Amino acid sequence: MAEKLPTIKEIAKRLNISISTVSRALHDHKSIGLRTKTNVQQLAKELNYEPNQTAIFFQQRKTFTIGVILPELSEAFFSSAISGIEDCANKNKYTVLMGQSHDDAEREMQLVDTMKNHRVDGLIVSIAKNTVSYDHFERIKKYNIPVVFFDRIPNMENIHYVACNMASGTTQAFNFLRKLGHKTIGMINGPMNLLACKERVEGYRNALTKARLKYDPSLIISSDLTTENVYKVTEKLLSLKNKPTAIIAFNDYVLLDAVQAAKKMKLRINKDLSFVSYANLPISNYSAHPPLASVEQFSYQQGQKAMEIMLDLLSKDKSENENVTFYKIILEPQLVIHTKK
Amino acid sequence: MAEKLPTIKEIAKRLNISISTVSRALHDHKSIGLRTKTNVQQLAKELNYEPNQTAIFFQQRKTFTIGVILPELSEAFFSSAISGIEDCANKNKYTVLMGQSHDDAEREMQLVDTMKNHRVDGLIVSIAKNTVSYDHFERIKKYNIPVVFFDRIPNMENIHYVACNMASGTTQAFNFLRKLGHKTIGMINGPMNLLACKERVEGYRNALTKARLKYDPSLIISSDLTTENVYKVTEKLLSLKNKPTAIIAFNDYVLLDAVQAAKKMKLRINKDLSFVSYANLPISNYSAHPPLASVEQFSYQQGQKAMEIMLDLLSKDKSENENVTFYKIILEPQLVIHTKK
DNA sequence: TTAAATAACACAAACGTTTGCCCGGTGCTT
DNA sequence: AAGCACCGGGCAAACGTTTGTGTTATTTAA
Repeated sequence: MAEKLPTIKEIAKRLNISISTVSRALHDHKSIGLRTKTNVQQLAKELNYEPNQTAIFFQQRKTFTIGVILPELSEAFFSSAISGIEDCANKNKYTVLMGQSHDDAEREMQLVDTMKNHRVDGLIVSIAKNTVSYDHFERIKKYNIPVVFFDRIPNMENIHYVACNMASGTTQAFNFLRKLGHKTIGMINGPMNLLACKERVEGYRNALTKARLKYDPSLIISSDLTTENVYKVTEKLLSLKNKPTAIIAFNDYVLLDAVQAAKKMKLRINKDLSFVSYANLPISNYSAHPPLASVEQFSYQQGQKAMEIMLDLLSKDKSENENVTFYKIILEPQLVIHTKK
Repeated sequence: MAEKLPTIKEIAKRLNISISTVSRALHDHKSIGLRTKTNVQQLAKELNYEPNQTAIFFQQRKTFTIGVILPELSEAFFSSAISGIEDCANKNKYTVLMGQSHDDAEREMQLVDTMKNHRVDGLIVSIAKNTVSYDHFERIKKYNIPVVFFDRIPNMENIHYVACNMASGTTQAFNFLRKLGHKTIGMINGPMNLLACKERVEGYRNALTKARLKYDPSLIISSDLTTENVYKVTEKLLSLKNKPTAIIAFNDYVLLDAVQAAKKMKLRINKDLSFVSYANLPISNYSAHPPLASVEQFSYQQGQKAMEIMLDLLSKDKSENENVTFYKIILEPQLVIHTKK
C-alpha cells in the first residue's frame, strides 16, 4: 500500500528505452515499432499505469473541466439543469466543477476566481439574483475562458447565453387566463436585474396591448422571492381596489407560498383566485393546489444546450474566437395545462 | 486579448531577481527582505498575477478537489446532500467535481476512473442501486484516495460512511402506525443490495418482535423503484389475503406512485389505506396526499458530515492512514408527523 | 552502387511552482 | 581578530508529460 504510482519514466527505465518512446507508444504513434509498442502497452497494463492527468493538464494548458456556477442546487430547476450539463459534458470527456452562489453575489465572485485559478476550460453560469456588478465576468473573459450563461442572464453586451423566451411564455400564460374569463390578472415578478423578469413584464404588456386593455402597473409586483416577501406581496396584490382574480407567479416555489397566503386570506383557490406559474417542476404534479397551468422552461435542455455551446466554443481555436458571433439561444417555453385529476 | 498570463518567472525577470525569491515573497516567507517583498507583491498586483493552480496541483500532488459521485441530481435528496458537501468543501478551500451515475453501475465505474485520473484528493460516493461489484472502490483505495460513502452504502468491510439508522427509522414508522390502530402494515422496500434496505427489514422485524406479532414475509416487497414496478408492487400488496391497512413506502417518490396505484384501485387514502414514507422531501409538504409521517433522513447533514470526515482523513498524513479506524457515522433519523392542514 | 528517403528511436526543452541547499555579507560576541 | 549566527537571496532539482528536433540504421529509388 502507498506504493508509488507508476509513471512513463518508470516504464522507460524497465524497458530500457526513452521516455518519449514510451509516451508515443502509449499514444499509438506511427513512428514507434510494433515490437516496442506492444512491449510498452503490456507493461503498462501490468503496472496498472494511468497517466497523471494533473501533469497533462499542466502541460497542455487544458483541464477538460467546465466550471458551473448556479444559485442553489436544491432548487429542482437548477439540479435538473446541471444534470443536463453534466450528461453532455460527460459524453464529451469533460468533467464538471460545481459551485453554488446561494444567490450571494460576493460568493459568486469568489467562485469565479476559484474556477479561474483551477484553469477550467470554460464557465457556465446562472447568476445570483442580487448580482449587479459584472466585473468578475468581464475579467475572466480576458483570460480566454469562454463563459456561457443560462436562464439567469446578466445585463451585459456580447455574451453567450441560452434562455427561455419569458415574454412569450408570459403572453401565453396571460392569454390562457383571459380565455378562462379573467379580466384582472396580477403578477408576482422577481428582481428586475434579471433579464427574465423584464421579459415577463414585456410579455404581460404585449398581451395587454393585443387585447386592447389598459395597463395597471400596480398589478405587477417584484418580489425578492423569499417566503416572507411573497406573503407580503401576495397580500398586497389581493388588497388592491382593482383586485386580481388570477395571479401569475414567478415560479412553482413562489406559487406555493402565494397559495398559502391566499388561503390565509380565506380565498378559495381556483374559485376566488386562480394561479398560473413558471417552471413546471415535478412538485406541481403532486401538489394539493397545482397551478392551472405552468410555463415549462426546459431546464435540462437549457443546461444541455449551454454545454453544447461551450463545446463549440472550445473546439474553435483562440484566433477564431476573437470576432466570433455571440450565441443567443432562445428556447420557446411551453404552457403546460394541468388537467384536473 | 489573448495575452500571456503572467507567471512568477515573468515577475522575476522584470525585477531582476530569482524565481524562488518571487515565490517566497508571494508566500510571505521570512527569509525575504521587506523591500523586495513589497516590490514583488506590488508588481504581482499590477500584472494581475494569479498562480497557475494546475502547476501547483501537479507539483504538490494535491488538487484540493473532491470527487462526488451520486445517482441522480434531480432527486431532491441528492441535490440537497451535494449542497451540504459543497458548502462544507467551499469553506475549506476545496472544490467539488461531480458526476451522476444515473443509477448505472457501469457509469459509476467510469466515473471513479475519471476522478482517479483527475487526481481528486478524495471521493464521496452514494452508490448506484444496481452496483454489486465493488472492485472499483477497492482499486481506488490502493491509490491512497480516501473514499467516504453516504446514504447508499455498499456491502464492504473497512469503509468510511455516514448514513441514517434506517432500522430505527422503520421501527419508529411502524410503531407510529401501530398506535393509530393499524394491525397489518405493508412495506415497499428497495433493492436488497443496499444496506439501508436490509436495515428497513430489520427495523420492521424488531418492531414486530417487540409487539409480539407474527412476521408475514409477503408484507414486505422489494421494488426496483421505477414507477411501473411500484405500481405493480403496490397492487400486489393490496391483493394479499392479509391485506395491509397501511404501507411504509421506500421514499417520497415511491409514495407518490404508490398513492396513484391505490387510487386506481378505488381505495380512499387515509381511510382505507394510510401511508408513511422516508426522506421527508419538501414535496410532501405540498402534496395532495402527503404521508401521515415521513422519516427525515437529513440529507444535507449527511453530505456535510461526509465532507467533514473527508477533511479529517485528508488532514492526517498517509502513514497514519494505514491503520486508521473507520468512521461509521450513524445519524438518528426522525419521524416527522405531518399535521393536517 | 550511391544518394535519398524512411523507419525507429533518443535527447532535451518546456509547462509553472515549490523547496532544500548553498553562498556571500553583515553585525555581534569573545 | 577570529568565530559565529543570521539575513537576504540565488541555484537547481523535481513533479510527469508532450513534442520538436536530432541521430542512427535500414530500405528504396535511380
